[in-house]
Amino acid sequence: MEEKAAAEGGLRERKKRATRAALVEAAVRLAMEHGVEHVTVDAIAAAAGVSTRTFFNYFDSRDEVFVMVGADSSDRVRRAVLAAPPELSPLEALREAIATELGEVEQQQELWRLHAEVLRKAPQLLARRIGAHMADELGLAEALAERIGRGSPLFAEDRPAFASPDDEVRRRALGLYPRLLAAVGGTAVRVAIEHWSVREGEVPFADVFRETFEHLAAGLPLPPAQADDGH
Amino acid sequence: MEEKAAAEGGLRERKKRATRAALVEAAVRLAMEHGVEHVTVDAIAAAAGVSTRTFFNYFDSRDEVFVMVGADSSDRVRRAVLAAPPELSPLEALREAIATELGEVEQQQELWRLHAEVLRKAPQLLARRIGAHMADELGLAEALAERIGRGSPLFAEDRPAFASPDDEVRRRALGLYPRLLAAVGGTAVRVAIEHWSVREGEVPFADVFRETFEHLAAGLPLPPAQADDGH
DNA sequence: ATTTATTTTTGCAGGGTCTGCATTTTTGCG
DNA sequence: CGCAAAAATGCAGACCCTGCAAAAATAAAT
Repeated sequence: MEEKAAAEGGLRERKKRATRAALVEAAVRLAMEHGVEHVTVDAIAAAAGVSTRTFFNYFDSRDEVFVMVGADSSDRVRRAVLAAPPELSPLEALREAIATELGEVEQQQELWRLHAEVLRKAPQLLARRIGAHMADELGLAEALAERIGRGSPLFAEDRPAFASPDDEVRRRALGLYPRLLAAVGGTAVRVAIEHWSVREGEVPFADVFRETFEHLAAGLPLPPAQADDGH
Repeated sequence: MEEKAAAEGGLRERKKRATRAALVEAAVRLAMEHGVEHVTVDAIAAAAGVSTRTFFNYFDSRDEVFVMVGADSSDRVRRAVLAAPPELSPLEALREAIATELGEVEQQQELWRLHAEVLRKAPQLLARRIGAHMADELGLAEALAERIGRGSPLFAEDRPAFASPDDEVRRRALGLYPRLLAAVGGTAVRVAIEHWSVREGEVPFADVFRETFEHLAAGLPLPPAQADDGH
């Protein structure tokens, strides 16, 4: 009875999505204007046309509004990992899944660039963003474990994508390899984005992304000298 | 004229160190007793015998007191990277540097285990801890770049280990590879600690650590099935 | 169309975090 | 001892965040 996939749903769902988006947009815009530190929840809520209290109905904390771009990406990545062609290695499957998702996101490139800008100037928020990623990490690790057919025997079949036991139990059921893969994958994406973001547009993001995963797949050897730093 | 290395310094320095340590210890103890969320700054300060205001003279935020264990580790790791035998690959050098530092820390195993316990139950703080690590990441990446003799041409020789330009400039001067290596290294340590921490003492940490870096050096291939999850 | 039930928004009280500033206490030293 | 620098403290104030209950909006049923 719930279809939160696309832009479907009753008026209620639509308004909630709109309010959420309005809050995020107001937050980012105000942050670009006055600096992240000087943006109060009151200001964000006012700019979005809701009460301060309502803000906290949508976000658990002030910072969260700045890191909630692409919050549903992790689900799609997880699914893509499970759906990837079986002949791919785990790392390749992860790379393809993330690449696909990033391709989807490219359409909102403006928003992402703005966000990258904001986050780069606020290491504290970047930390929080990593925190958000880490929640994903656990689910991603489970998906990877499920894909390689071992390491998560408890929930291999009957897991309904929800109703999972607490994190404690889930973590214990995972092997080192899936967790490492998930964590390193997330880190690689972060580094790729940061590196690309810091040289604004000098090189297509896809190139940076590919190079990053090549490093990983090669075992992070010292790469041959190349024209890395431009002219 | 400053020797902050060992237990030197005048009475002032010693008292400051003592107060700092008292705050950390009080915080961790209270966290183990009542749960991190229920520990207020007031309680920590009271337990340490100082005023609430003084707490904020020592830590920028409440959370920081929980993540400030081993704050000086990053410096030592950086130095160790630069001092590592030149025949080691960058990844090996990083592994050795971290392993050495972790060995140093093993003496405080009690405190670390307590901390790991506290942090494991507070993902939010773990995120903050990663944030603290990420400040290190930049410095570590610079050290790695310097070690491989390129990628940080601006500060290869004249950098006095302080007085660096703002992060913006420092980031631009770095290649993708050193940054990736630093970030992945930090992530690997985190995963190793978490994995080891979640199976309390079932296996020595050194083994988990070594296995983690073997995965990385091999390019994260699907490892052959092994007795990973025990019987 | 009106009523009813559910969801969402909102105001408000209250506790906790954190900062700036002025004051007091402590420390270092001649 | 007496003086200057550093640290600790109290206090006011802004902001963050959470229950709780009332009010408004929406969905569903009659």
